[in-house]
Order: sequence, then structure tokens, then C-alpha cells
Amino acid sequence: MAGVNKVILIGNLGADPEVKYLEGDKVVANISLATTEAYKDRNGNRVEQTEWHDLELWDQQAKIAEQYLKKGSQIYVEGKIKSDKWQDEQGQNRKKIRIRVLNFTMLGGRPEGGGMPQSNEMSSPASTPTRSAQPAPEMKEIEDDDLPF
Amino acid sequence: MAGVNKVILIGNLGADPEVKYLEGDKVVANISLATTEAYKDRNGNRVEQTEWHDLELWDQQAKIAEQYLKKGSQIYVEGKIKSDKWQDEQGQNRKKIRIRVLNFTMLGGRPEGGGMPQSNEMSSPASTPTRSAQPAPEMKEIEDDDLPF
Amino acid sequence: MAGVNKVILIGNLGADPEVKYLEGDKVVANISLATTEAYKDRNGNRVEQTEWHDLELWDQQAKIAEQYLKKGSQIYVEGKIKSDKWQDEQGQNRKKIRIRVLNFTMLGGRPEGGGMPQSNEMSSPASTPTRSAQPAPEMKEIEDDDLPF
Amino acid sequence: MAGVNKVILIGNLGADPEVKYLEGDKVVANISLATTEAYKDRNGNRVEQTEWHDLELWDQQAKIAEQYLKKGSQIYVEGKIKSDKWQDEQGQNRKKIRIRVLNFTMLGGRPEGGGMPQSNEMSSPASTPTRSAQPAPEMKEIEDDDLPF
DNA sequence: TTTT
DNA sequence: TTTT
Repeated sequence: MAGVNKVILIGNLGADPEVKYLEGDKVVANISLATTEAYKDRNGNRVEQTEWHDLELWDQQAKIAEQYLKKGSQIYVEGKIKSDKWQDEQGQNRKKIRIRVLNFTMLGGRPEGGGMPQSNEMSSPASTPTRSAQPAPEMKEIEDDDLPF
Repeated sequence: MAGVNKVILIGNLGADPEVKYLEGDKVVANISLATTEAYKDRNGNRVEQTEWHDLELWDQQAKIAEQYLKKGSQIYVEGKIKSDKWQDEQGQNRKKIRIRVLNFTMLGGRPEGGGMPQSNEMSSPASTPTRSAQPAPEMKEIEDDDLPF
Repeated sequence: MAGVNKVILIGNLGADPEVKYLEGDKVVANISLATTEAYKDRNGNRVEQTEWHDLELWDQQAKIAEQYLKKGSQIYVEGKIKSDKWQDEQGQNRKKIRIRVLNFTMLGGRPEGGGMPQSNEMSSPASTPTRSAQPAPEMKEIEDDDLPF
Repeated sequence: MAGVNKVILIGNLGADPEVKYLEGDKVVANISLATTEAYKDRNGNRVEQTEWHDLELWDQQAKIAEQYLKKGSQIYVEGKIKSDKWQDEQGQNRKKIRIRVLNFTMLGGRPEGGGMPQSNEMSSPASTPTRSAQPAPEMKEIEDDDLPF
């Protein structure tokens, strides 16, 4: 049967996206995303629990991520769980889980670099000053699910 | 900020739940769940991709899983991604990801054992014949999120 | 900002889909879907609450629904909330909300007509006997979001 | 069967929450939330589509909404679809759909009032100046699903 | 109007 | 290891 494998995250980037340009015009971006949950423990003390997720974006989405996301950005993500398997040097079976991003949206958060007159617009990362600020793409339109794995 | 970390799955159990009774009245069930996606490759051939998920259920939910779920059962699951970290024998940092189940529901599928007059009811696993068939609990009511980690 | 408007339902059809073929090769299917929730009231009595949802499917999805779904079918649905507004005969503003289905999957439930050797396959509705049983399409592949409204 | 009826929204408040204190310590907040989707039409022109949702929050959540949300606030919402039915003056059956909020989270957006040192914290609405700024509650902890309808 |  |  066709199953369902869906992940929804809201969190902040722990670092700028890592982008690689591969042969054949493929582009992949890897992002480390923190989702934080807070609760009270049995003594009534507030405890924070942070989970780090490895996100993987391809092609058009990877390029948008490279252009608009940076360390600290808050995003909404939809994707699916996907595992890579291999054998390590000891011949042990290993498995790594990533979130394959199907679409994402930037959320609030006036970029700290300042200068932007309103919230919610996207900033060009300070680290890529050669890119001038551009009209923000409508991210929800960009869905990239042609890679089935 | 309070983030969002949500997983939604529909799939089939690869084996009967593994249930452990711990000290302090704690119960944990581990389930291996397959979500299958089918697509056509570039040659138009149908390809199936199966992802296996490690689910973890606690206490009341673990008991219900033990009682009603078995190999092959189809379920809907809501939960969150949760990682365990440790060092292996080589002193390498290791990380294992599980889905902490917050609620689940059994889906269709008249149990093959027969005898059940209607679809959708839950079957007592053949492997635990000492439990007689019982009225199915309303699974959606049973949410178990008191363990924050 | 690009927002998020997402609906996830699992329920049963209250009747066969109503399908209309429009000019320009457009097809629309309307489906009434029941989602049932059970809970205990303050006296400990089990109460059932059913919500009926008006689903709207277009084109390829509408055709699949026509072919494979019927009264009683259990489905998983992803879609978005969409309102139609108009003025009634009294000149009052009216609003009707529908779920625009973006993708759906049939769930378990051996069709009661019998004859099908395994669970989970799709049945040709008894009411359209001229359509012979066909290989089930992989429904998750069929996403239809080209109509933005 | 226990069904699934889930709504996930990210959008902005069209106005301050409307809060009513009812007898028996019940509190209800009504919120009008806009989710905006943008797409290109067949001529390549960018079109925006906004859907307005009627949200309903109860008790503890209603109070938090009153205290921290205001016109323009961006929030993430999880809830379920819920309809009210009645007969209008003409004796016609009428139905109104609301989103019963089960939990919500404030998103980014440094409040325009200024003064707040960091992004993501919540602001006390200017319209309730008698409430001094308070430590932001962890909203994800506050789930209110004891009202089953 | 479904389903259990 | 499931399911179709």
C-alpha cells in the first residue's frame, strides 16, 4: 500500500547551509535544524530539550536555501524520513537518518543585520554580499519531489 | 522558542511489538514500521521504496500495542523524532533516531485469522492466545506525552 | 508570507463520490467524509462525535476516486481548507468551506463484496459493474495541485 | 473507528483576539487567521490567495492568546475542524466551520512596538497596558483538549 | 451519510 | 522485517 511518511518541523538553523554543486547540475544543501521543546520536570523546573535534525534539500530548494537561509534562521519544513545505510570500517551495518525536505517556508524574525524595514522578508546572507537583496520567492511554490529516494 | 517536531506515518508492522516491563511500572514497546512509497523511474518502471522506522511507545500505549498490534498490522502514528546518543566501543559518537509515538490508531484490514464479524476491529495476537478478544479501546483517546524526552 | 494551510483526515465515505465532467476536460468529484472521535464524558460514558467534511477532488484524482472509492471506503486525505463565498437569495453573505484534496490514499478494509483475495486492494464499486477490476494505481503518486484555488 | 481530523496552519491574525469570559470559569477566544498562498497564474503573473480561518481557543489557551497575541501576530496552530449547526430565521439548515485549536506557538517577528531585546519573545498587547511584560510561557506545553466538541 |  |  502507498504509505505515509511525513515530517513537520519548525526550528532554527544551527549554522549556514552547506551547499554542494554536483555533476549534472545537481545541487544539494545540508542543514542542521534545532527544534526545542520546553517542559517542567517533576520538581517544577523548566527544562529545555533540543533535538537536532539533519535536513537535505535538492536543486531549486537547495539554491533558495543557500541564498536566503543562514545560521539562526527560523523555518517551517515539510519532508520525509529517509535513511542511508552503509558498512563502516569495522564492517558494521550503519544507518543515518535525514529529513528529505519537500518544501519549506521562512518564518518571522527580522534579520539581525538590520536595515530591513519589515518583518518576514528574507535577507541575503551577510556572508554573500555580492548577492543583492532580491524579491523574496514564494517558497511554498517550490516543491521538489522528483527524487524519489 | 517552542519549536515543532512532528511525525505522521502510515505503515505496517514488520514484526510483533517487542514489549519490556521495566521497574517502577514502566512499560516500553518497540515497533518496526514500514512505510512504502511507489513511483515510476525514468524508464517508466514501477519502483518501490520502503523506509523502516523504529517506534517507541510507553506505558498505556505500549500495553495497547502489545495487546492489539502484531506483524502486518496497519497503523496511523503521530509522534516526534527523538535521538539517543552514546559512544560505541571505539569511542566514536553514535546517534540513533527513534519515533516517540504520541498517539496511534489501527487502520482497516480484517485480521486474516478470521472469525471477526466486521472489518476494522482489532485482533488479539495469535501469539498471545491466553488473552481473550476484548472490546477495542478507543485508541485516539490514549495519548501519552508525560515523558518529555 | 507564504503561509501554511494543511488538513489531514482519516475517515469513511458517507456515500459514493459524486463526479461531474465539466467542459474543457475538467472533472470534479465531491465526497462526504466522516471522521469520528470517541471520548468518555464526565459520567464515564462513551460518546461518539462525528464530523462531516466536504471534500473536493479534481481531474486525475477525481477519476481515481470515481473508480476506486465508494460509500464506506476508508481513506487518508491531505488537503487544504478553501472557502467559497456568495450571496444568497436574501442578499446575505454566505460562505461554504471545503477541503481541497491534494493527495489521498485508500486504507485497509477488505471490501465487503468479497472475492478479493487480500486486504488493502481497491475494489471496483458494485454500482459500476461495467468497469472491470483494474490494477490499483499508486495513489500517493497522484498529486494534483495545479488549481491554486 | 477512531478517525483523524487534524489541521495545521501558519498565518497572521487579522485582528486582536476576541475574548469572552463565560460562567463557570470558562474562557473562549475567537481569532481570525489569514493564511496566504502565492502562485503564478497561466500568464506568469504572481497571484496571492488569502484564506481566512475562524479559530476557537478555550480556557488556558484563550487567556494566553489574550495576553500575547494581537493583530498581525504570526502563529503556528494545530487543531481540528469542528462545525456548528443551526437553523436560521428562514428555517434553513446552516453550518459554520471553526478550527478548534489544540495547541499553538508564536512565531518570529520582533513586535513593532520595539523595546524587546530579542526576537521571538512574545509581547503584551498594547491594548492591555495594565499587564506588564511577563516571561513568555512555553506555549507548546499548553494543550487544551478536555472539551471534546 | 460513514465507521467501530 | 511489513504491505500491495
